[in-house]
Amino acid sequence: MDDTPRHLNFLEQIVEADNAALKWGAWPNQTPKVHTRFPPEPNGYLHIGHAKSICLNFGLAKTYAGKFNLRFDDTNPAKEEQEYVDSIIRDVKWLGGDFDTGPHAGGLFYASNYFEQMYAFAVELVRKGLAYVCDLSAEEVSKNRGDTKSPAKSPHRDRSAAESLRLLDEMRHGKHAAGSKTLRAKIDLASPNFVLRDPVMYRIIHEHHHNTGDAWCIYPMYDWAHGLEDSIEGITHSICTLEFRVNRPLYDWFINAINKDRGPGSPWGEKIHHPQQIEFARLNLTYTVMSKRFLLRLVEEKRVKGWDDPRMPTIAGLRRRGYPAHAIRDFCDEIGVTTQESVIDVTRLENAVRNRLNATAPRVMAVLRPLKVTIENWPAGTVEELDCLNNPEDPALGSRKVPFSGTLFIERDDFMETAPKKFFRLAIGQEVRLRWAYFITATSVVKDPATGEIIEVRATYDPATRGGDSPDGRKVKGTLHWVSAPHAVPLEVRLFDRLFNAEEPGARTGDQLDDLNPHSLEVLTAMGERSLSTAKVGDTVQFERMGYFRADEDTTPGKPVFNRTVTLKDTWAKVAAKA
RNA sequence: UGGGGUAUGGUGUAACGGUAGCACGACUGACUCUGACUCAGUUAGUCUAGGUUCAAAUCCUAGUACCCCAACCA
Repeated sequence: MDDTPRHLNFLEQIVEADNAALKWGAWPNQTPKVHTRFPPEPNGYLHIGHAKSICLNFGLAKTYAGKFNLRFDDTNPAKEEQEYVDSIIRDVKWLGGDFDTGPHAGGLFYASNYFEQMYAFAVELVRKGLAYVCDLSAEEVSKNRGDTKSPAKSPHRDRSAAESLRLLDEMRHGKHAAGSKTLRAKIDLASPNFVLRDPVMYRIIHEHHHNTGDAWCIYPMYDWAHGLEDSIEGITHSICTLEFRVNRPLYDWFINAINKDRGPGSPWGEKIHHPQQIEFARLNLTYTVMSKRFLLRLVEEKRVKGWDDPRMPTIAGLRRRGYPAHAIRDFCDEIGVTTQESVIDVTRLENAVRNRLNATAPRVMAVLRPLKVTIENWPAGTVEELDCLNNPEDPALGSRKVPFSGTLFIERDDFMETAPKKFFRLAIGQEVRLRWAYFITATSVVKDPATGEIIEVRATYDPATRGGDSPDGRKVKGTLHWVSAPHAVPLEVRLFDRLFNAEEPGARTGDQLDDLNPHSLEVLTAMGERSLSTAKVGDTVQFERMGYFRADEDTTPGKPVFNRTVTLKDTWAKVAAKA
């Protein structure tokens, strides 16, 4: 029995209160209605910040037996593209935001499919005297915006409804140049909240739209469109980020304006649904830039290899790097949701990835920076097939045969001629275990006469320790991973460091690019165990002691390419750094 | 400066006038055929100053700090 009180976040508290009051009515099966949505603009790829929103919105639908929509807020053809639509659908599905399958599927929608309805609402507002066509240019509007002391000026706001209607019709039918006219809401030119100083509802944009083609040349602004989209879809809780707090009065004003004089028997029709906008704090991560605009810049200036570069904080990038969707969901659960801005340490994300992968990833051996080891007393020409567990965390996953011979590779970092205190790895005279194999003791080294670099270690093995245990109960402090040289599979391995050197990129100079880490990518040729020769794109494994890796899309038959998803925690690195 | 927000250990998050709790990190130690995992323990917090109250993170007053708005972006 679990009697620990479950802490509801503030959104869940709101939903539960609403449900208790049946504020939004009920589904046909009597459960209180909860209907959320994720409303991206298709002007870039989704990133980890969007994942928080997706988890939040889908999570609410899931825990309260509601529905979840994916809706493209595609109201600006100048910035939006079909490629982004496609990528967003892929990413949302991958994250588990089941908008079109399963019990919480609300559906896939496009704001642009509501343009005709929105236009009708706009005409209604003009007729009601609540909107008018304005001839001011963007620059003039800005100049006439007023300030904290003085109200805005808008010379055309008293234009007759009939004239506005005529002009609006002309705007719609392409009679006017881009930017020459707008439709504005007649609200309050003196409002201390500038958002309410007669905001623009429609602007003229003569551009091709990815969904509506050339059907329209006027496009609705966010504030005008968004509440209508939510209303049309029957959204109950319209969840957005904190910066929209000041827009909320406008969100409500537009819906109330439409509902003015509506009701039973009204010529305008019935009242439309009025969802509730709720704001939460967006995700910020250390060492990470989340703005779509900046990520686009990284792509366009080729600072990274694309939106799905494994160093990018995009969902596509994280997926390619090897972050499991489940780990991203775990992370979103762990960080919670509030109305206070915060910056989450990226290591939290990395830890969620480690936790998930530790439980699921098969173990294999690969040597990233090979150092040759010759076993002096190994019977020449002999090869043994040794049993290695695929995942000691889960013995049910079985074992595999790994070849062992007299010539091996070990990690360069796993050998020192003379071991300092606490160095439990291989050194002259020091015995270690080769994982699943034998105990070996280093006897001497071979150095490059020119550079002095160690190019080979010579060692002896104890035949009695086959499998990795000594019958006399002898203990060793260290266990090393290894690969038999004649059987080794060359691997291209891509190691990633953070994309930015600064915890808050751009804080010093104002330009995030100034904190770009020039060494964020390191490519190595590693040596993998035989089983890696058949690696397939998407395979996720742990290279024992070296971290979690995923076979990249660039993998071709016989030429595996692995991305390091994340390292293992490395206590030794800390100890060594201190010394 | 006008308007709108937010302040709890290093980080994140609970408390809804009644014992400041949890998670992550860090640090100790145990265990270990991955210096991983796991386990045990330690660490450290209510922005400031007043006030109300038997009792304040919570209510009141005055400050302070930070964020958002003043695009025909969303």
